[in-house]
Amino acid sequence: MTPSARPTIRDIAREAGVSVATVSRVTHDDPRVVEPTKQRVQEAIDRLGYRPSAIGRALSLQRTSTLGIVLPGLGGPYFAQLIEGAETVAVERGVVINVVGTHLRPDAVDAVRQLAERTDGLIVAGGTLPDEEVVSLAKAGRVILVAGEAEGVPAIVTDGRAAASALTLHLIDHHGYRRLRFIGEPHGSPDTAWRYEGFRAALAERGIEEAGEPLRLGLDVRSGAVAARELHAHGELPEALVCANDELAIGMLATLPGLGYRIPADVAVTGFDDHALAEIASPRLTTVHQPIAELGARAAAGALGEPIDDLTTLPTELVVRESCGCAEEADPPT
Amino acid sequence: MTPSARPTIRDIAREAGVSVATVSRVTHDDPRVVEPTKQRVQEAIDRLGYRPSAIGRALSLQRTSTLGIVLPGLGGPYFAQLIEGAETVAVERGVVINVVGTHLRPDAVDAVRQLAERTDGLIVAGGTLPDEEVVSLAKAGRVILVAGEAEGVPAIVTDGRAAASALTLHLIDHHGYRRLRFIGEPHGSPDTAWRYEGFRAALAERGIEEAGEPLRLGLDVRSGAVAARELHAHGELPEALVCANDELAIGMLATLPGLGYRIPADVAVTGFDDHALAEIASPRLTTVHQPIAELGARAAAGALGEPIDDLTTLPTELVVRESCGCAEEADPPT
DNA sequence: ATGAAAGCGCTAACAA
DNA sequence: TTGTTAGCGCTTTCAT
Repeated sequence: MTPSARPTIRDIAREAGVSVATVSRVTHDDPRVVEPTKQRVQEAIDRLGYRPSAIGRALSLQRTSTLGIVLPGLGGPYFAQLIEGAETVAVERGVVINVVGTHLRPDAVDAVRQLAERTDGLIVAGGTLPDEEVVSLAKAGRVILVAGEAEGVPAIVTDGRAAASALTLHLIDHHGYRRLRFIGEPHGSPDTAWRYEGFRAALAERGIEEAGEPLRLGLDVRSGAVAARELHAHGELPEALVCANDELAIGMLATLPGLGYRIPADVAVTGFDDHALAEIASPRLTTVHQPIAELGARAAAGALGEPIDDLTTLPTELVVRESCGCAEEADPPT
Repeated sequence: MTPSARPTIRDIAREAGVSVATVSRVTHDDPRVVEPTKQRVQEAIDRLGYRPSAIGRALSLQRTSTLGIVLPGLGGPYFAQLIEGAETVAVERGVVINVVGTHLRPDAVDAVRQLAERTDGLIVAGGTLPDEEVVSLAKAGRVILVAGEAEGVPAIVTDGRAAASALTLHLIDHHGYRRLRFIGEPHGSPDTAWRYEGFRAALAERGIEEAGEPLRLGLDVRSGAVAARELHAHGELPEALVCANDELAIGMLATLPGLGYRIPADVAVTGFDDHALAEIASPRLTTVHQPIAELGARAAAGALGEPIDDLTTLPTELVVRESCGCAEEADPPT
């Protein structure tokens, strides 16, 4: 950002007839500067439009007051919430946040390395980088893994496995479904993998077989729509569709009715995350609530130097609404 | 990022028995370094795990290879797409992107100033910062305004006014609606303001009055749900609801049916942006398609130094689907 | 082909 | 209270 040759601290010093140290002190409200001098310097600053270079400062201080966040992409409310959570603690500490999305960058690793150079700490979402890269990053600086795991890197997660299992058990035990299928790509991210594991564990516990392979798709609404069409094209639907996240489920909710299926009468659908739409979709979506902002906040604190356990697990909550087949509740208050 | 004392260029020089200049050359593949030397240096680099400091480099080079993007928040697909667009051109040029959201930062202006210090250029979304701040930022560096306007700052926009007007005219002329109401806060962002203007202009052109004040709400799905309830609580609905964006419209689509209204039979609903859900919602949403990624790409190019006009206007396209009352089309191919 | 040294903008220890 | 100065890590002439 240097088009119109920005004044440096030396320009101000000269202009105000003081030393650079004094200018530096003024920009930091150092009380040792006497009022008249301060005034003079401030005027010079205003006159020349001086603003200290963050880079010069960072180099000298050996810290940047910046927190980096590495996400797969910026789409989706999950990550927006994560960032919000991180932001609350960043603001408290006068730290700014820099986000990079890796999904559409062929040079993701490079981009992240660059980011790491310019930040005091890094939050890395699971599944965005190769494990060894995360480890190597962690070796060189403070990094916290969110919804992921890597050797020796402090991580903060929710127990998606347990949550998915509880959800699936609800479907089996409460509703009596026997034919259930998972929607999502287990290899896509650790989060999804855990959810799939929980799903399978629940089936195994009840001695039930999966009604088909997981439908390996993305995690967005459109993929949900695609999945619905695919299911429809291949004939009979299972009794319950356990989606890896809410967006997938919402895509189904939006598509299945048009294909002639009633939800949950013909097929139950569940999500994961408790998206803002989950509550107002129709039918209202049964899902798992996660403290995503809290995840972000804790990760930020850790990345900024607060002591943190090797593994922090935050609680989730099963949110039973209508799409699983549970009775419709009273309308929410207006 | 400096916990485990990172090696500097000097450490490598010493280790390899060469000068720092040579190390610098090696890290840049300078062909002047003879192979054996190069080898020796590379080994030292690998052995010590050296990686050049981006900050040191930035200070020396007076550029950061970083592009900053200032958005209200990271929520919503609109901004995700904008970033994607910018990312494509950033990747081409070996530039990394840093995003900051201003909405939940009380210290937004500071955060952005900080960001500006560390970037070679800035993309600022309209409505994120006070005009005078944008102008002052632009004075000190390259900034491109997206979906906004400010004195002397190159901007890139779509003609939301014209698009909203065309959309409204479709509602009036094609469907014969006379009672139309705008949903959204015109003062929230320039974009919304332009859309509202277009809406009013269309009504004025046909000599029709607004069926009530704009419903001043946010731009998210939840606000759409709230708006629906509010409308319902206050009695009769207008014939058509023109929403400031798709998310608002989707919130209505998800809520109105539960309140007993059929769309579009009882009330037509339109959106803006052509969200991924617009096409799969039911009924499918009539909206305005915008080249958002293109907006981002152009802005990035401009912010990175490519010559750009003072005002670039990108075309929009009216996408007529079902929610306005137009006949249902054939099902899209599976 | 390689090295010495100045300098990028700032901070902070030390002097005065 | 203010100034001098030595870095922070890197790049880049200019010598050699």
